[in-house]
Amino acid sequence: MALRLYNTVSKEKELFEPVNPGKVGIYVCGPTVYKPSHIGHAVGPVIFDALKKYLTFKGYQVTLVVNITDVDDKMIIEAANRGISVAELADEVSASYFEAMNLLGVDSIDMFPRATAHIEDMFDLIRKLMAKDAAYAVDGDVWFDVSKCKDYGKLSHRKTDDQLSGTRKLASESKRNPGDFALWKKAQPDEIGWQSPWGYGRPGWHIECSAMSMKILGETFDIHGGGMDLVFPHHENEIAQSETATGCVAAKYWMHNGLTRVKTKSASGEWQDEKMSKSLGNVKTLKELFAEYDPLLVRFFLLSTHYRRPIDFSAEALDAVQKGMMNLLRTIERVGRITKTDIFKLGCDLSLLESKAQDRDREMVKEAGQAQLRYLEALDDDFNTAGALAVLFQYSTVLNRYIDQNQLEGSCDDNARTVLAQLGAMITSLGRVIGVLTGPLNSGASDNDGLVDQLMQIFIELRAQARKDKNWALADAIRDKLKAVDISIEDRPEGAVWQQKK
RNA sequence: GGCGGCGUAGCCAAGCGGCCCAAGGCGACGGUUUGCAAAACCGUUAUUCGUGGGUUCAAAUCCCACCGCCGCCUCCA
Repeated sequence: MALRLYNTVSKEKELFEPVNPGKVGIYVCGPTVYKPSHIGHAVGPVIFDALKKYLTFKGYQVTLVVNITDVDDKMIIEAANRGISVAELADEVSASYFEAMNLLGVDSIDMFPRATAHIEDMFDLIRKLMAKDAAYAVDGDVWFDVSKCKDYGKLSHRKTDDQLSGTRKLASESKRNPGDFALWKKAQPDEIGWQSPWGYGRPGWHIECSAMSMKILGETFDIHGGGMDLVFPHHENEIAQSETATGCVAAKYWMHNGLTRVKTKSASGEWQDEKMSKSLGNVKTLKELFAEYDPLLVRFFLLSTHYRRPIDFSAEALDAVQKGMMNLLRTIERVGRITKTDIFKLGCDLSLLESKAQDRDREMVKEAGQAQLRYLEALDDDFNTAGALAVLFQYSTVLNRYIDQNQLEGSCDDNARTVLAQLGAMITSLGRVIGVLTGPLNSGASDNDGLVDQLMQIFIELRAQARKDKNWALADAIRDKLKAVDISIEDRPEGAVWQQKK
């Protein structure tokens, strides 16, 4: 099976072949840490974390790097507004970013390099460009000369002429070409900055990514990712800098994820979230979102749409996906209950399954094999996680039917139990490939002292007694009243189970 | 103005030349099950893919036009 990925440069799905056999380097543009992370910041990390997990599953040794921009104009303004230093602001915001990533199950990022820790590397890169006359200093600023990059525009597919006509600003006096961009920007002595060969200042936005990706992953690495909004100018400029300096292709595959549609930029430059405010109240930061929806559900939600498509966050969509995901988890838990096994931790071994299968299991085992095949095929096709998850839903239905038809709920012998556990593990082991369905959702029983747990035990016992006495009115009243406070009770063969809606 | 993306059932969403009288999820409606529910299972829910043309033996998938959303055009993932 061969993975094909859509490359923004060629606008086609290309066969994935790493630069170095067996190894993959991925660089993704991370956040500027000036304000709490919003939903959009979750998309890239979740997708590329899932992609790394998939590539790892396929046997590659993957290095995933996500940069942190910790110095730029917005940071300076925000820090000044709050009366703290830029570094303090960066520490604070990045800490909450890391926490959010963790909750989202994004645990495979190997490095979060910070721009301010790589100033020297940027100097080196700028020097290289200057030596090739592709960079020039004017009065403390250093510019990149886009005319020195012959295929400038190959990523965004813009022609230089287009940019000229689109450039509103008059060609700056100090620039050679209107399209030239800053590698180094002069700063005032009282502003944050570094002493450079060209004077006191701070780096331009694009240079950090070129310098860090090159330093960490090499002059040519495999995948460069980021949001579609970064295609131009950021990634185009990154290519110009890196490739002009090294003469090598910077990244073999450029992958861009779709943007979330919850935020819009108003004329005054402020972030607004029209759709969000309409549907989800005023949720906008990840922290606020997580208060309403389990982060692992958000992860599932993000992966239930193809990564190149824009995603609309809405309560309706999130709720629908939540129900679907709960149903899958319920199947997993059901199998776990019958087999008395933690299916979440189990891996599916098809050959073991084959060897233990009885005649009546043959068809089901075949289904499992096909599900695995179709799931992986979907992922191989430009990482179609949405298509892959659909396979899980189909398989879940087939598995439930198998359990019902063979009446495994009540009794089953050791062999049948092993087979069923393995069949169930097919769901979890496939889910694990992209870091999904890794465990039960946080049911809300997270109150620190477990008081709710204890109280619920009492309610359930009382209700069980009422039902035993056929006191349906009381039993139903307990259920209805709990429902009113968002706690639902399900009567299962082996006893009642409760769940709190988050 | 320039460049690019998108428009598939009530909602979300795969598919991107024949396997499509279009996957999957949510919802809805019947049925099995249940004390009643929930969950699970069975069945129904787009002969049609924004609109109009065209190419082709064959189009949701390619081309053109139009309509509607959206992104980028110097620092937003």
